[in-house]
Amino acid sequence: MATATRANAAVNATEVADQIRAAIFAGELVPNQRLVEADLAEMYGASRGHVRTALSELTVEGLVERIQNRGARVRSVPVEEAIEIVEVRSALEALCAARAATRISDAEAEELRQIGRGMESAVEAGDQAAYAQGNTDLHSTLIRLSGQKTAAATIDRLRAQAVRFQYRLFAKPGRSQQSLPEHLAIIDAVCAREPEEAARAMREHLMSVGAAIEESVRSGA
Amino acid sequence: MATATRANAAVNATEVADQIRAAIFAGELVPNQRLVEADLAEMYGASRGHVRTALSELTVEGLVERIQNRGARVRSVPVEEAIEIVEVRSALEALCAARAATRISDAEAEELRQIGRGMESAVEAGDQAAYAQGNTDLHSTLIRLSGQKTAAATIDRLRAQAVRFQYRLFAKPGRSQQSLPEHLAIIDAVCAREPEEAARAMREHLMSVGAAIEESVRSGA
DNA sequence: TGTGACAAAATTGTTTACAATCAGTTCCAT
DNA sequence: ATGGAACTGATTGTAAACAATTTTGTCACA
Repeated sequence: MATATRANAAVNATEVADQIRAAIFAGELVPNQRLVEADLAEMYGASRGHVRTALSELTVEGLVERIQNRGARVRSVPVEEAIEIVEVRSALEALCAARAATRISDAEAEELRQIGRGMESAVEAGDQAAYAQGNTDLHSTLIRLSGQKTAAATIDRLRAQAVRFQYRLFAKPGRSQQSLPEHLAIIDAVCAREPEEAARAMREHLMSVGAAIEESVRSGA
Repeated sequence: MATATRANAAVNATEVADQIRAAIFAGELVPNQRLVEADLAEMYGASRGHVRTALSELTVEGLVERIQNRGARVRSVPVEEAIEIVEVRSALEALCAARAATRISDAEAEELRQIGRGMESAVEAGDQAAYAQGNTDLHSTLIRLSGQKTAAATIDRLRAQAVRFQYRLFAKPGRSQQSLPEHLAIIDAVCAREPEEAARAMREHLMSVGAAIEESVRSGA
């Protein structure tokens, strides 16, 4: 059980929201799970009022679903919506990649290439966790280098909603072999300061992610 | 003064949030204006508790800014952020235009062309309000035709944050003459079922909007 | 065994009262 | 005059009590 200790006790609504968000992100709270106010209050050491407003905020963020007099649940994002999310991320991360390509410094380019080398050796070694970490690093680094805070915030919010599907994907055999060259193409284009090509490579990569999600659902779950 | 009547009295937090959002959108509440909980409560016929949670929700949406113990204000979006917003909208509306081009029916195409004709005659007649309405119709119709609800919701949220700059733009002399051909190009591409070209035309149009905002700030305000 | 009515429990929704904090003002000592 | 300490009014933050609603459990009766 994920009981909160005194150390991470939440005193205000924002902190409660942060903790619940983190729990959903970590998979401790799963889709459709009921979120009983009294339980959350005790779990995070906050008053019920704070829990209530935290749930309101998370509802706006699209992580929680609320029904009048029937309480809150972790929202279950349907596959169709997950694919829409990837499509939107595709457009936004392509924008970020293009901007990164126009602003990147030599030192930052080296940083990117470093991540690329890490992902290559992870695939060689068959280290799935390392590859997943490299993937996260690459995307978040590009977003940071773009300097586009609005896009960054939007992507973050959408990613949080689609966590459930991220996990599934890395478990798929042969997935890293397919996506590695896509990732390297993005890195090459950004480091070569070619915004058009960087955007194209990013779009292509995320379209392949979307297709993989669609397929993994059609077959497996 | 915008005193709410019994007719539009708000009974729960969501309704209060809707009313405040509408007031910000309509310019009745301007950037940096203080939002005193007790005043809002009386104005909308709701309890202070409901106003409080409404303000929390609007803070998550980026429309309101809150400082601990100092209350809430209508958030003032700086120009740099407004330009970021246009950039993100550009990426998303380009996506929507492309999708619309792949899905549009003959009847819907005629609907689009109708909007285009309306905008042409509005420019000829020098009817600024009609042109602004046509602009809104065109963008929202394309978003609807795309069937991309996630993109639609994201664009909506961003647009609400940037209202202040929308108004300024239409007041600019000669602005409609410049943007009319851009709008018509988008319509042509979508009706011709050419997604690539539709996306390109939309990006070009919104880039010109971004440039106009930047310039209008640099010179005027 | 199943079904409906009723009662009890659990949970959410709302209001109110109170505590804490902040901005402005007065007033005193220097 | 000036700087600052203390006071005051306005406003926000918090919690607790109460009301309303839904869900669950029980029991009688067909």
